[in-house]
Amino acid sequence: MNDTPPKDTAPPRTRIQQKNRKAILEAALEVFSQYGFRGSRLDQIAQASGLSKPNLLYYFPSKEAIHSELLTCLMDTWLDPLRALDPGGDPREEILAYMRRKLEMSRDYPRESRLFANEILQGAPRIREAITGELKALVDEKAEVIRRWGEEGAIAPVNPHHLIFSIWALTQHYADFEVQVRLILEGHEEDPYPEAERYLEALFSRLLAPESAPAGA
Amino acid sequence: MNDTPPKDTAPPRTRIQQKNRKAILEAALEVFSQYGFRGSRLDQIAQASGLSKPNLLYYFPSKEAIHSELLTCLMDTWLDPLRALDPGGDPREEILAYMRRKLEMSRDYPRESRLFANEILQGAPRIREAITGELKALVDEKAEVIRRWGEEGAIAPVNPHHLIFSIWALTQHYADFEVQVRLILEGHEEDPYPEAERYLEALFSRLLAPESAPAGA
DNA sequence: GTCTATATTAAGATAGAC
DNA sequence: GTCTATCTTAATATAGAC
Repeated sequence: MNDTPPKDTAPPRTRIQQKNRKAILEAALEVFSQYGFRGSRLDQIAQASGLSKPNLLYYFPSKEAIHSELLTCLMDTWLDPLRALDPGGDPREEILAYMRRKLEMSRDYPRESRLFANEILQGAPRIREAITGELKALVDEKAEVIRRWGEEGAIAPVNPHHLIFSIWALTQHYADFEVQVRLILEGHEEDPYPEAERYLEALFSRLLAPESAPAGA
Repeated sequence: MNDTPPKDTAPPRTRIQQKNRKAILEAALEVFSQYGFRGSRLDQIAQASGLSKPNLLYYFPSKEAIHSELLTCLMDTWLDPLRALDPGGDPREEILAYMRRKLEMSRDYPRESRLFANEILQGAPRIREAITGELKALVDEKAEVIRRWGEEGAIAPVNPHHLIFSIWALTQHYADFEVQVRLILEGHEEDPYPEAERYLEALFSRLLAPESAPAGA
């Protein structure tokens, strides 16, 4: 269970400033995660935060600044689950635990996931550096660990980059496509996550089980 | 290989109308798939299509009309791969073939995938009925087929709805997060799709292999 | 710090000439 | 059918009172 919410960075001065900044960022997350940067209106954020539009711009210099504050905080938190993948731990359990942490992130912070998805869909104009820098470096590092595990026979040999992509895709899907998932599961499951966890555990357990022979091409 | 592009519906009259309507929808797909409905500007679509803004509105009554035309055509095409899943075919091969068709759709029509993703992220305001109607009915129907296959021992028993979600998530990820995938694979793979296909075949082959015991909880 | 009022620009849509 | 010019609304941002 990962209960650490995305962090605030800028240092607020007074109590009331702290409270209002938080309210704005909370409202902005709600709006930006749904409509993306260009599709979001300051009006909506103002209304959602309970503040007036000029008051928003007293706390932040611009719409862009609010968005970029959210993204910066997010990127850091977003990498934590992968950072925690321990090269010294049990290979299969480490990967499953990573998957579980990512699924918990989707369940507990679906808006953050959608904010990220929106940004990528739009071509990642504001986080390109973070992706080619921090994120790529971290992924390459952990991919090498996973590759080694496969080579040593601790897990079945799989393409480590695509393994990581598949964990992202499968877990984030429940946040990003939540509306669709819930509409389709109507009449079957109220909460998708318990079944999702069971299903994904089975999926990755079988994929990584070292005894089973590679089945694909 | 699925070479059928998303279909046009409205009946064009003259050659030039046909050509211009096509150019507009092509440009609109480019723009809407990236920025979503609210984040897209008619100006951009005009520029991308090589027509003037008023001329766009000669062919379509409004921005909304262009978008809704795209979505309507898309929804139909979108369901084809799942429709083709044959209850009478070989279970494991049918599911793998469905996954392959979806992966080809991501590769050949990534913008369509992103248009859909954008719409769902925004809460599916314009395709809610299509989801609760057509799509849900089709998914429930095919899920029942898959459930039966599991019961009969032709494949390992898995939650069929989540199996379908996982095929969507994994294949669409390569289209929706294409920017991220390519940035991260830089220095490893030029084209992600060949490796993606190998990886996903292994993943689903092992998941569905009836001999392997359920490994999860 | 917060508000009302407003400047300024941008965006969707229309009029009317050609 | 296509263009220029324009109307109208809406959105970001600012000024200045309180």
